[in-house]
Amino acid sequence: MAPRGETKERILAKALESFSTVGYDGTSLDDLAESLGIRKQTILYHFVSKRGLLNAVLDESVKILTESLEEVLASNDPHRDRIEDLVRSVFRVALEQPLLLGLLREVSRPGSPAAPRLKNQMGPLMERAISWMEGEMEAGRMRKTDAQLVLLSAYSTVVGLATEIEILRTAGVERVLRPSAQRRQELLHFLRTSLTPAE
Amino acid sequence: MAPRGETKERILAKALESFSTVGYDGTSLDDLAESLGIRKQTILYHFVSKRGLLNAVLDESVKILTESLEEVLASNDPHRDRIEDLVRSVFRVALEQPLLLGLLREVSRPGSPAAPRLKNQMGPLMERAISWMEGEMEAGRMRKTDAQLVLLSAYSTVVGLATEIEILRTAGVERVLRPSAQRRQELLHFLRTSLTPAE
DNA sequence: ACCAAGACTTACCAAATGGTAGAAAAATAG
DNA sequence: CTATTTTTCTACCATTTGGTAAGTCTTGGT
Repeated sequence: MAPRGETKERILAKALESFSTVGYDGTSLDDLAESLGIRKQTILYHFVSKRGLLNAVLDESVKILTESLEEVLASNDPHRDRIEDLVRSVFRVALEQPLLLGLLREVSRPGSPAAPRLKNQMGPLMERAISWMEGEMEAGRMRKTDAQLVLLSAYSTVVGLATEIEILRTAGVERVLRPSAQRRQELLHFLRTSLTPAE
Repeated sequence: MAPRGETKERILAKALESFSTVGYDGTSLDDLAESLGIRKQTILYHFVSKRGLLNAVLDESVKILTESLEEVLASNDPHRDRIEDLVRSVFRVALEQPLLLGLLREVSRPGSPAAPRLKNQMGPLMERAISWMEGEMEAGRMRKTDAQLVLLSAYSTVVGLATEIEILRTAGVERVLRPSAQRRQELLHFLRTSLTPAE
């Protein structure tokens, strides 16, 4: 029927949607298959198990996020504000694909079956960001604080934003751009005040 | 056996724990009963259905939260900073009973079966807070912004904090007091800058 | 002592769940 | 066209799930 890996990607997309809204346990393979006009066993064929499907969806999502961050981290332009670029980059993803951060929210919950995997996936990126921040602190361009804490705080704010977007959308609110812009300002402000060296 | 409503409250406590960690769908009545040394039908006897149990847990949690907020909103002492009191109050709850906000996070997810109920429960409190803020705006003591948005933003920050506490605890991190204090400062700062009238 | 109401249990069930085994179809290679 | 591999489907299955029916046991009132 479908000659290329089209089916696999369709499954991934719908799975992301389902996982990030009704959650992992709330997602039934039968329902998922039915909504795709496909038999459940087709899903199992491509992803072996439900957990395998979750892992695949998670890997893909983390990859997209990672790429969008790596891109910014890699640039060495001293004229650009690296932090602002990072924040803008993440917010762009959050606006374009809120489901993606919805999945993160779902998966980062304590007790989630994929929590350890997420930790492994995000580990390298986190460490890289942390070591970069610590370098900046050493050089005196950044106030000395707990880098991991700042990261964690920023992370939860962004995920919170994404969740808000979801909620607002389901509540029928159309204008989500202004709130998100305001939220971004808030995050930027927090990062600035907590990162710039004390005068 | 247990003459007073002791069993009922034990069920509520364990249910709150389970719902706020593994989620509604991830909670099995059988497991819940077993962890209480009780038969599943005892739970059904007290709460009719699983949904009924969720509603009961939610009602109790919202009640606790509401009381702790009403207490602050009711006071009319002009010498006290109302906003700071509110923030402190919520953070105290978040620290003492993180599971409570964990439940909120679980339930406020789009697609949650109890989302509309939560909306109804929190509705009056929200409206009260909003009308108070709008009154302050009229009087010029507060910058004119979207009150609902500010509330939503603060809410998600607090819930984010509670989740962090949970995550940090499961990750074995012991010192959660310092991070939360820092987070509270951040929230306060945000509220101040976004609420004080423009100079 | 008796009875009614409350509290908790055993017995059971229909539906849904994730998963296995293997056939049928479709695509691809020779 | 045929052989092979990839993809999808039909047929089942064991377990778990929330829930019903009806019993037992306890407690308190009269």
